[in-house]
Amino acid sequence: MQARKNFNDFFKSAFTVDNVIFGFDEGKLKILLIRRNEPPFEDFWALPGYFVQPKEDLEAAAARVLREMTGMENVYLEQLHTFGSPGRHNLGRVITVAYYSLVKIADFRPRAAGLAQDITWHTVDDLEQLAFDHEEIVAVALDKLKKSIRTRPVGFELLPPAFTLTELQHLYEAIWETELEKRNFRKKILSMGLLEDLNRTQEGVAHRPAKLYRFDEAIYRKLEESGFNFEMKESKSK
Amino acid sequence: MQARKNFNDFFKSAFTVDNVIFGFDEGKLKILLIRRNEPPFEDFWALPGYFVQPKEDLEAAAARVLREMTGMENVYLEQLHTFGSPGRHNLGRVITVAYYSLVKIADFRPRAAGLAQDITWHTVDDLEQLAFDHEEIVAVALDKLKKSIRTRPVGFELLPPAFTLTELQHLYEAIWETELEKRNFRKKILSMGLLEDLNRTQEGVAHRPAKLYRFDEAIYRKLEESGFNFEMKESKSK
DNA sequence: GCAAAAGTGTTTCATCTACACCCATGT
DNA sequence: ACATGGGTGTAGATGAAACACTTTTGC
Repeated sequence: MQARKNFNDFFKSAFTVDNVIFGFDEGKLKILLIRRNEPPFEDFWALPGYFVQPKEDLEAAAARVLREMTGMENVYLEQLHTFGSPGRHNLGRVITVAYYSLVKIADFRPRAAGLAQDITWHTVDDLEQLAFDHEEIVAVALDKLKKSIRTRPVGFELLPPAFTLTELQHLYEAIWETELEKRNFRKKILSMGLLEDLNRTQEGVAHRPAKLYRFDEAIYRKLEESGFNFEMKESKSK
Repeated sequence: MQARKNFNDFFKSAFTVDNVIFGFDEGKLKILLIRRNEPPFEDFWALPGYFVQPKEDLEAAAARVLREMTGMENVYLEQLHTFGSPGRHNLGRVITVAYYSLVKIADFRPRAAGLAQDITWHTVDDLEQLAFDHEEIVAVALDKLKKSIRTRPVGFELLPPAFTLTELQHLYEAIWETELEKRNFRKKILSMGLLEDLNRTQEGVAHRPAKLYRFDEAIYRKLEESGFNFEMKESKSK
């Protein structure tokens, strides 16, 4: 470590938060992007984010950005990774703490934050070039999401409060980019006892209507305390 | 989002890296702490860390701190979490990016960074009060380590290049704070085919000497590419 | 020959995998 | 009546859990 410096030299950085906001719709995994209307990267799509206010907690900043962009509150939000290459921003040293969020896409009402920016959902498998290092951030978020739905019951955050087993299966298939075997998937998820049968069915579908379920978080918390581990497998072997 | 501000207002933060450096010795999991010799938290034990230099990458900063404190290079180092409560540092807004590191404790040669500070290993199960929010950081690191050794072959980073199966088992037991069944543990780990039998044995022990193994990273990488998932279980049932 | 840890096999049980047909509804 | 997805059971394979005794070395 070099000799003691004037500490003030270190107080010349800025922090931002960037959110990877996942949604699920039409059988596809999506993320919410905003089109920048100012340099740098003007007209590029980017992750919603902003500077962290001087007395603001990091997670609060992420929640604020999410609220301002989508009108949503109390949604699943978790810190992902921090990106801080010296050259990642042209205004100076800007480090971004990336968060990822899982939202029910039907609840979304865009509010483009006073800036009248485009803000729309994009399917993750055909993203164009994004601003800054946001492609890398999205890649890390996708990776984390794949692992996360395997070991924690967070997939439900992307579905409406009442969902069918097939919808849930399609969600796993979309995120893992694989196909799952219907009977085994159902047996596995039902055997955990985390889904409550709502005794209601789909309406208006041109085939046998499916039963609706909800995820019972209270049961999950209890099981978790007594050592239960949520776990889904990708299988469908080779 | 509020009206556009002078962006300069945001460039008044500093960031640091802090390292949770894990080692394993005498059957116990340890972390490396430094005793502070200046305020704030003078005389408290703290995680090794320092300000990130203006043009330095985050991971490079973490590696630098590690090298300066321990003389070690090329060791396992991974980003953990970023801590940024507004009140966590008295000099101003300081956000810390925490890393965790797994090292072979025998390689350690302390170099107290010109500051002649105490730097010693502490067993993790009886830590006194630490400086700043470092207790929280250690708790998060421990949690991550527990999960990490379950699904990735990183435990070997804490052992010498040649180790016995019993040492490996004790490592898992120390981190998970549980006991494992010897025969099942051995069958499980050997069945993965990641350990190379070195055809050497312990010397100077007052009992039957154990065989020495090494972890074969090349094989692991190959298996991983073809879809293999490392996984150890805590079991020993209830 | 005794102490101390190393090393090893089998049975039981639970879970995972693969697989094909009937059911309920809308049109 | 037909098209569409919903819904179910079983046999076989695999992996996990439980459990006790023999072996090798130093002293």
